[in-house]
Amino acid sequence: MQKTDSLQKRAFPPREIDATDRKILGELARDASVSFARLGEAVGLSAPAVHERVKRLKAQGVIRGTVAHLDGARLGKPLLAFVHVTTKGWGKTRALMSLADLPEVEEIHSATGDTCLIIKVRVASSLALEGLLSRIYDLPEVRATQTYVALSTHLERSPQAEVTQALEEAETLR
Amino acid sequence: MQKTDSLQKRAFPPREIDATDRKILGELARDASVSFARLGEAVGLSAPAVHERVKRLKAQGVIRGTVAHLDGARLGKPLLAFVHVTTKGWGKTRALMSLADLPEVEEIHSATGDTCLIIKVRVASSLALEGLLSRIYDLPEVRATQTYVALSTHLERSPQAEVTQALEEAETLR
DNA sequence: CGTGAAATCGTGGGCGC
DNA sequence: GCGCCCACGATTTCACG
Repeated sequence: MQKTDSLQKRAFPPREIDATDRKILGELARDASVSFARLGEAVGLSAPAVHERVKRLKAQGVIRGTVAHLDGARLGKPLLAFVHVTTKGWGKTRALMSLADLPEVEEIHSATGDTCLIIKVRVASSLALEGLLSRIYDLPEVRATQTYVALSTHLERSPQAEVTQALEEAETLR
Repeated sequence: MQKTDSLQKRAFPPREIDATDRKILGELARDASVSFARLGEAVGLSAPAVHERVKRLKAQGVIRGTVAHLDGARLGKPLLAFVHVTTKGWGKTRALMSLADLPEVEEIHSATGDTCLIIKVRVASSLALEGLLSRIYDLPEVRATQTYVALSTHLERSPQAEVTQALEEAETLR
């Protein structure tokens, strides 16, 4: 890790994400409204020091932004569903991507398996879900869809900073 | 809706979420790091006024919290997958819910369809994914799983405040 | 990375509509 | 009831050692 040359000569040096960074990220992923002072004493640093790290992590793109986590049900969208879309040919067309313009659509992933696209949607009612599905079906490249309605949500959070090391090990004895 | 009596006599009155609230929520869902002053001029209100509304929305639970949105790939977890779990009997057992302790697990939903549980996971490698699946299979109530690996993500955001009214209407002519 | 200072912001009370 | 003005305390954020 001595060679800081070559690529990645952006505004910030190619510094590694160390344990302190991960602790900071862990806190911010759960609650980004803490002050830098409190964050500092949580990780054993002064406020300006954490501030500089956070600024660097933002510039590096590790922190993509800080957002308010809203409650879909209380906003009038109590129905959460995952829609699997099977397309003709390769499904990554502009028309399908334009579904992102709808505020009901929260995620769009290209996926393996017999489905090409996985879309996470949150809507006001089963009627609204039907309306959304009809829009999807209107697209010419859509061959079929399969919808899984979430009956209850037990966990829903943003990406966590921690990694479970044990998952990478000792898979040989199954 | 004149009757403000009975239950819901919490610290905050059962005020409706009006258009201004939705504008505020829309801003905060995209970027919660704006100052109240800027938020105020975005929605045509003074800083203390927005502050009070935000306080109310938090107390009502509409704003569940403000969190940092981290980039999974840059954190060493480039592999996103959805695992559908079919269980014996009703799958909502304590053992399955304890998967929430793993930082790799981001969402757990009970779902309709031929699957009982939908789990969203983000892991470091295919080996780690295998390790996670093996943990799931170790649970006695698990009958089968089906995994969809996300090849690329085109959209991933938190619940939005806006609602598309058109989705609720005129579904009769299909 | 810590210290100190300056600018900005959050936040409660009081008034007016 | 609801929002604006004002003021104080806390926080962010900069320059320096």
